[in-house]
Formats: sequence, structure tokens, C-alpha cells
Amino acid sequence: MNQELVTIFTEMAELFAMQDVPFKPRAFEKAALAIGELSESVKDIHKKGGIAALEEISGVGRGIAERIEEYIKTGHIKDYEHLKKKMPVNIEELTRIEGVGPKMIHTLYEKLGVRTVKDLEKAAKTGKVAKLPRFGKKSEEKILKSIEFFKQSGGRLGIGEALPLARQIKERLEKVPGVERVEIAGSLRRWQETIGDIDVLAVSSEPEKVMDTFVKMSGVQHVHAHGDTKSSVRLHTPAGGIDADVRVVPKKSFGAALQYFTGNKAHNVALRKIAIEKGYKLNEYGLFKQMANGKWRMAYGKTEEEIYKALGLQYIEPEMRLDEGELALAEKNKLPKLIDYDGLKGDLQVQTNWTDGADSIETMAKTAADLGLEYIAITDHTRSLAMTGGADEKKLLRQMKEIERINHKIQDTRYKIQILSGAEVNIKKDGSLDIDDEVLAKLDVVGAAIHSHFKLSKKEQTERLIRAIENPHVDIIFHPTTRVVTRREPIELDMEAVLKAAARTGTAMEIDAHPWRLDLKDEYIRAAIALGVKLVIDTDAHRAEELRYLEYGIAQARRAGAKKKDILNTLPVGEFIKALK
DNA sequence: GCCGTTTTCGGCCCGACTGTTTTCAGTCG
Repeated sequence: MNQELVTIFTEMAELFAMQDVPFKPRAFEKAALAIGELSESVKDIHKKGGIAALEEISGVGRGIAERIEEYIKTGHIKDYEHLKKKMPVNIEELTRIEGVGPKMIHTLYEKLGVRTVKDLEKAAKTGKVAKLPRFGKKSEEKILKSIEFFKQSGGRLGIGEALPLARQIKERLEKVPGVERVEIAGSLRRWQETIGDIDVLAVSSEPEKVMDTFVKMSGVQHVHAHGDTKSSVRLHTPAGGIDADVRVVPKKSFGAALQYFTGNKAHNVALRKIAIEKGYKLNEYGLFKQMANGKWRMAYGKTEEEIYKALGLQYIEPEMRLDEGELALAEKNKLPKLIDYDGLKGDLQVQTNWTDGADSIETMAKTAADLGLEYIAITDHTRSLAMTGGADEKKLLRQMKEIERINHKIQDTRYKIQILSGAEVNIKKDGSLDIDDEVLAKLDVVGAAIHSHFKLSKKEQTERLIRAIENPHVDIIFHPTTRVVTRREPIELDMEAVLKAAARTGTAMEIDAHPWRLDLKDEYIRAAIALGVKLVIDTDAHRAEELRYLEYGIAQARRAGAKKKDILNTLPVGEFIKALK
């Protein structure tokens, strides 16, 4: 229900923009964003408190609340259908064409009857687009090129694909003569789950060299723009490609630019408002104060810290810049001290070549030690996951012996790490486990996880998971919602009931750091912390390189405001074991 | 259409780049 309304209101914003209606576009866009971030269904909100309760949602006023009610009651929104009838175009699709916005869509529909990307491609190929007023040969070519990219990819990259690319750009540009500093900004700096494009900022005495190097980098498929201080390209990736922007900004403005280009948009708009209230003007060049003669003079800009400070705010970590209450906390000096990126001492979900992992127990342990970890738990799959060669009781006992042997063997080497025995026990359809309790009792760490029957009803699924949580041997629930980012929907769960059961029994919930999973996601982490549920962050590594993934999980935890004490595997091994159920 | 220690009316973020312009509109972030 919420997602349907997000789509409708976003589309209405575009439809109003096409017709040059003032202010409504942003109002609808804002409402759509707010609804998208709700953890409760608007239907439930409406059931509890009617229109008044809907109006409590920030960005939703009387008008939009009434439309939500109309949709709940009738399944339609008359206004929307009226607009749609007047402009029957596939906006969602057309706005995804780089360089095509609402005004162009309007002209294209009015003059050429373009409704879809396919129509647009046909019109451009036959030279009709170039003949329109304020269009030309170049815009037509640009549209065709963008359509090619659209057909290839059609969307965002997971952060696990985008971040390595951005880091490559950063490393390359850092080597350009004259460059003093390069930082990744945008949604990547906020560690969002999916990334629409890569933003990079640089300080350099010779901006043109930065621009030239960037647009000629390997992997660049097309140059959208190549200016003096800003360039934009399309990078080729296995998944189809992503846009990347690089800007060179003045050193004295670097903090302001970093702040500005990190976003998110709502956070920045709110911050600008605070600036105006305090008599400042904030843009990507700095925080400006108005002089007696009416002229603006730059007051701050070198660092983000000084800007937030001048605005009477605590420094806000990028992951939390969402305009979801962090500004109010910063104003009252009440932001949590977030867990650090080097704050973890252990990894509790690691697969090896005993099942579907690629590397041996010893290789995984040594790599983890090199990454600075003090302990890992080996948690191979169990028998009902036959495709992975899942372990039965006998195999688990054999593996325990092997772990003991390796622990002993590496004691005298440079690798200071303790290997814990464990398993990723499969939760069966009825919530029972596929390994006997006596064997589970012998393992150091028991993780339980759902790998099948994803389509059960909310009630059945919740009961199933709670039954597993109540097993006295289960220490951790691995990837609790089983979602795969952009690929598989989460299972339906009454998360509040699940988290309460976890709190009651002392069972830890995992934040699976694998960039495909990121499960729990931020809003559930926040809820878990509020309920006093124990949390752990694990990589779910199936090969040695993946042990680096912890940073993705830490980012999710930081977005949810997690402190060091909220995460069990920040503890040294002895205390960690004691803290488990 | 939303919002409010400028609160029920009058505001609503703003600059770089491109292409088609002859001074600027559209898009993007």
C-alpha cells in the first residue's frame, strides 16, 4: 500500500511539473518520500486515527491525507486519474532517460504523441525530435545515447558494486599532479544500500588536469559533460553501467562542498532553512553572513565541522543525514557516539569449503587475523540445505575437531586469532531446526537462518521464526528477513513480535553485512536497539576477500544510531561468549 | 500543497553545464 502511494504521488509531482504548476511538485515529492520511509502501513495509521493521524506524517497535510484515505477506501485517486488521462505517458520510464525531464516529456507528448521510451526512440531515430522548438540535432543524439544506457541497465547499483568503482576513481585522481585531496561524496558517503550515481570531489591547483584524467579513465563509456570544474561520465560495469560526476572545488570551500554533495537532499534543504533562520546563506561554497551594506561575506566553508558548529549543531555523521530527526538531536547535543568502522573484534558468520564456501578454515582465519579481527566463528550450512553440502551432526563434530587442531596449530604463528566452532543451522518450515540439540549444545556459536518457504503468511512466518528464537541453543538469528537487495523481497514478519521474543530470550539478531543482504536493515536495527535486543554484525563471507564486508554492516548500524555497546562483537572473545544466550 | 518562536497567509534551495539561444530554459544534483 505505501509503495503504491509513493509511486502515485511521485508521478503526480512529475505531472504537475510538466504543466508548470508551481510548488505542488515539491509538495507531492516530499510526501512520497515521507511515505516511503514509514515503517507502518498507511492503512494501519488510518485505521487507528483517520485523516488526523495521516496528517501527522511530516509532508502530509489535509489535501494529501484525503487522497490517501480515498485510495484506502476506493483503490483510486480521482485527481491522479484525471491528470493521467490528460497526459497518458509512462513518466516513471521516461524520466529515467538521462537529460529528459518533465518539460521535455510534455513537449514530446504534445507535439509528437510520445508516451513511452520506445515511442521516443522511434521519434528520435526518424529525426522528428530535432525539429521541435528548443531541440536540435545534438539533443536528439543525446536522447538516443541515453536510451541505449537505459536499455542496458535500467537502474541503481548495489553499494557493493559502486563503492569499489568510486574508490578506483579516488585512487586514480589522487595521483594527478596538483591534486591535494579527493573524497567520495553523495549516497556512497552515506553508505546507502543502492547507488544511483557516483559523486567525487577534489581540491586541485590544476582543475583541468583532473577533468581530463577523469573523462579519459578506463571504463568510461560516454562523456555527458566536460567542463572546467565539473565533468560527468557513464562508466561501464558488468551490471550495465553507472554515471559518475567529479567536481573540483576551491580549498576554502571544500567542507561546504562535501556537505552539499553528500546530502541527502532533505537533510540539506532542512540545513539551509536553519542557516536562513540564523541569518546565514548556505551553498556549496560556504556559509555566508550578510554585512551591514547588504553584501554576503563567506564566514565558514573549509570543513563540515565548522559549518555544523556555526549553525549551532553537533557534527552529524554522513550515514545519519536523512532529515529523520538527526538535526533536532544535533541541536540538543544528543547524537549518539556511533560505533567506529574499526570497532569490531569478531565475525560470527563465515562459510568455508566444508560446504559452499571457497576457502579453507585456516585461510579464512588467517585473512580475518590480517584484517585485525580477534575471533571468527565457522558457521557452515547444515544438512537440509543439501545443495551446499550442508553438514549433519557427524560432520559438525568432525569439523569441531579440525577447528581445535587449527587453533592449536596457529597459536605459535603471527596470526593472533581464535576460531570458534559454529553452524548456520537451517530453520525448517515449522520453526524446528535440522540439527539435534545435543550437538548444538557443543558448538560455541549457533546461528539459525531461514533458507526456504519464503512465501508463508505473516502469522506463520512470525511463529516459525519465534520458535527458532526460543530454542535455548540458538544464539543468533542470521539474516532475519532473508531479503536480497533489489533481487528478493523480505519474508513477511511481525518484526515487533520477533524483536520482543529476541529480547525476552536473549537471542541476538544479526546485521548481515554482505552488500547483497544488509539484513537487518536500518529501521529494524533502530527498533531492535530501542527494545534492548542484542545485535551482532557479520560478513556472511563465502570467500576470504568477503571478510572485508564488515564495513557495509557497520554503516547500516551507524545509520540506525548504533553505539559500540549495542553490538556484541565489539567485545573481546571471552566477554562475547558470556554475552551470548 | 505544506508549513509555522516571522503561525492561518506568504513564503517555498540554488549553481554548473549544455544546447539552442541572441539572453536563457531545462536538467541535474
